[in-house]
Amino acid sequence: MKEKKKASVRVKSGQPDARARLLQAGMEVFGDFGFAAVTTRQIAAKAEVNLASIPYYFGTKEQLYNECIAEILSFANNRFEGIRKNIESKLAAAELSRGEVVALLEQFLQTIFDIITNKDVLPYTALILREHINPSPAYELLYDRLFFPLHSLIAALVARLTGLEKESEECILRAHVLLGQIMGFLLGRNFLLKRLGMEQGKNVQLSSKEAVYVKTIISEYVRNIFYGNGSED
Amino acid sequence: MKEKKKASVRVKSGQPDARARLLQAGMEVFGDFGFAAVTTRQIAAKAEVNLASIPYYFGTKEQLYNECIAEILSFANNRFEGIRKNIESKLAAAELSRGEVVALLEQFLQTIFDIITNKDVLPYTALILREHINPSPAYELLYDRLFFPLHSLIAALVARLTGLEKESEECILRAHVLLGQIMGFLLGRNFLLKRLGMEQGKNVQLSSKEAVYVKTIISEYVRNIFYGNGSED
DNA sequence: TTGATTTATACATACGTATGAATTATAATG
DNA sequence: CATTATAATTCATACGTATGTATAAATCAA
Repeated sequence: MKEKKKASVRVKSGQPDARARLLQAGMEVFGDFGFAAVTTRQIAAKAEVNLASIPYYFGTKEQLYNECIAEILSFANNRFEGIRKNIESKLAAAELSRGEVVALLEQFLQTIFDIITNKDVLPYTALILREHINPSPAYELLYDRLFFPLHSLIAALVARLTGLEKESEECILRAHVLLGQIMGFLLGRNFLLKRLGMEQGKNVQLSSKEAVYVKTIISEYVRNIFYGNGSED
Repeated sequence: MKEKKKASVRVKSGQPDARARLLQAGMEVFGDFGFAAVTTRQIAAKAEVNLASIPYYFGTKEQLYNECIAEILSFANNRFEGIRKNIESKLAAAELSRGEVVALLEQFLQTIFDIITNKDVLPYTALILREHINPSPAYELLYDRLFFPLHSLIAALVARLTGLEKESEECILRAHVLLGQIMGFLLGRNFLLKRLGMEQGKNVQLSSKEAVYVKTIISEYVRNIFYGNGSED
């Protein structure tokens, strides 16, 4: 009856299947308008599936939302996995010079910048921004599996550079200020496009020239902050 | 008939009048849940006025929303007016040392931090964050009268410190990175409270000890970025 | 032919807004 | 100061539409 089964490896010819289409459409419109503002009919129309496919595959609108969050988590973890493991392993292996740790921090922040400003992650980031302002029950998951791990890895780098305890208040706050330098490009995306006189919209992103600017600026700032502006690495 | 008149200086005894109550309630729930997610019945209930007072005083839900934005702009401009005029006048008067400009920048960022992290501006900031993610027609107003003036004042200070053209791309991006250090405390408010093990909620804000930490960190970072960490002002 | 999926349609509820009567406050009059 | 007239505000209720979800028939693939 109501119970949706996962189907016996049935692959729709040509088009992605209804379930995946609903997930994709859901992420985009939930990000654009927020959970409550989105109607099930709107999602179904965007996914080009019948309205009843939502109860069929997901049960309720809320369960569809939760699946969207799970999808985002999986996507984000794929993107961040490489850099995170790289930094964690280097931190675990002893004996890094101050300059090496600073370089790791630079590299991490630059990578985060690249990931979050890529235009194909826009539907995901909008949802994530919304969860920050107005957390749903799914927020816990995002916190545990995405926000906390990234934030605490920055804190670990800051701890190495300052001698602070990794989970101390001051270390967390210092990490937060650093991460803010990047997150301003997530939250302030529309603003910045307007400020730079660029067309706004979902298929726009900073040009590669500007992206290089920003990453250079961030590296410079990080080096000055932790290394003194008298020395280059 | 439908035309609402502003009433001849009629003051309701005790309670603020219905119009002001609706504005206040509207700002809070629009901030909490977003325009579309909020129902007129919810606003009326929170304001403790009759549902029909919304069409009576504002016409439509959207016009009520626009008035809320106008209220926020007025509030924000009051709060920022002092520091902005102060900095503008000092910049206009010639001959500032590098240290003096850095000090102005520190002071400005610290003041913005104080304003946006004060818990009594929470209903306003939530709405502002939403407008960044999902701009309404009212966004133009916010941009022109609030976001742009603040951003461009930071850019002006950066221009003084770097020799860059005030409205050059690089100067704007440098200003944006600096402002991001602060905006992370707006967007990341819930996250940070959780990260620090604090109770989350609307009546919570960073303790004054933590606020002092952050402002110290920001000043230190700004000095290092622009001044070299070998010198104190 | 069997089970999975898609479809059209239906349902109860909640929405934004409208309406006109009831109530209150202000101003005018005696 | 009391009384009335008038405008401003509040109220309960109603209307058409849109919502999330349910249902059962129709269609499709194995």
